[in-house]
Amino acid sequence: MARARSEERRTEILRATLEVIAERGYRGATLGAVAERVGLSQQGLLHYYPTKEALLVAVLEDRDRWDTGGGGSRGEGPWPLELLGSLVEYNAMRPAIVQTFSALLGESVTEEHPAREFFSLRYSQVRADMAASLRAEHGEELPGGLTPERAATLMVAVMDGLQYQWLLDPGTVDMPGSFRDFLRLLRDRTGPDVSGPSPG
Amino acid sequence: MARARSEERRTEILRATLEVIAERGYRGATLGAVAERVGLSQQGLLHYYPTKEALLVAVLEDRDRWDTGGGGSRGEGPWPLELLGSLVEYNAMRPAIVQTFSALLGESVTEEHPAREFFSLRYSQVRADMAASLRAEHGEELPGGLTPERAATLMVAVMDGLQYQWLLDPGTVDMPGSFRDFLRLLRDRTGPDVSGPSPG
DNA sequence: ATTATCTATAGATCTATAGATAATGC
DNA sequence: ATTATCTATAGATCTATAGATAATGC
Repeated sequence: MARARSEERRTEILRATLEVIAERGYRGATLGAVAERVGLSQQGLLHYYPTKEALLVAVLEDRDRWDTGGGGSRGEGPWPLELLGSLVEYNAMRPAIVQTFSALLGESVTEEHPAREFFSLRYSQVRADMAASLRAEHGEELPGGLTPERAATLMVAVMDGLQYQWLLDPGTVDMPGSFRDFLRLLRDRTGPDVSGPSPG
Repeated sequence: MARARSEERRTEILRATLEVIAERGYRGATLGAVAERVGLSQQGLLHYYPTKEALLVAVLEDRDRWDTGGGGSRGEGPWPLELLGSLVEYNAMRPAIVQTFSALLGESVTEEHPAREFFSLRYSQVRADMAASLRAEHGEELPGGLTPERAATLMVAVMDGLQYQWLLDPGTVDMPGSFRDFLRLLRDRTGPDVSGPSPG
């Protein structure tokens, strides 16, 4: 049971870390703030994760385990695009998680940031997964003459970019609706739908 | 001439601040690092901008003055989309600037960040500008049945999202090429270009 | 007078180490 | 023995204030 309780503690700690990073980013996060949230002293926290960076790494690994990054790589074939739309919808209900990752992504482009390699690797993977999804449903040629790979880069960009706009202005930006707009753009081969106004 | 030299100093300081933020983000930036770059003591720097936050605000205001954010609002009508493509190309030659703004955008979604309102306002403006550009060139209906406003949200998302992917992996991600892919997607009304392989 | 800089320094934090104490599990 | 926590604290930073000194512009 000691082991079990220790695992619980670690889970609590990672959840608290996620929250604090959402609020302050990694550089702005302090061990003290995380410790306070789980009812430990700052030094007590360091018993579980010996450095601040170890804590971040643990958060990222943990996420990687649950969150496949919106892509496939589960050995079950590519995700259906429709499911990606649902994933974005789901994310819209978890602003704290989205905020954590958006804050980390932003920081990660700065020098010597401990999450940089994580994101760099993850994006290669996610682009490949998205390309597989697009290929499975649209074949080799997409509107605009795009290949699945090129469309995948755009799709990832849309997902990330929408998150920032949505976090900054949740009342104005409809993140899941916008993402579905993009999927429609990739599906469309006929130009605008000109179904007239429905009278009645 | 004193006034002139003072202006020069301020310009130098803002440039140095931009660099330091690119490297460390705002929270990670220190007055000492900025001061060192312009050959002043940290306290000497505070003579020009009395607090760290004032320095950030000055950087943002300065950017706002030169960079219209890729949009119009210059009283000269909307930007042609083709010119936006060129802007992205230009940005690809200024990784430091892109990195500064990407780092700030990421941080800005965290609590009490002094750039948050700036970005929030700026994005409303940029979306409106983009919508005007799209409307001018494509009219009311775009592929997928999108309105110019909905397409504008996607366009902004693509620009931001591509910046992160490009900063993390400049050798793999062709930012300007990808952005032009997106423009093609918005232009396309006919499905994929199926010009066969050119033999020879 | 005003502007430009500097040195000294107060006051706050922050991370991480050292070492003690209590509880748990063989 | 190992695990879980705590107190004390070293050592680094960081921002911002106070106050001095020198140079510049009426």
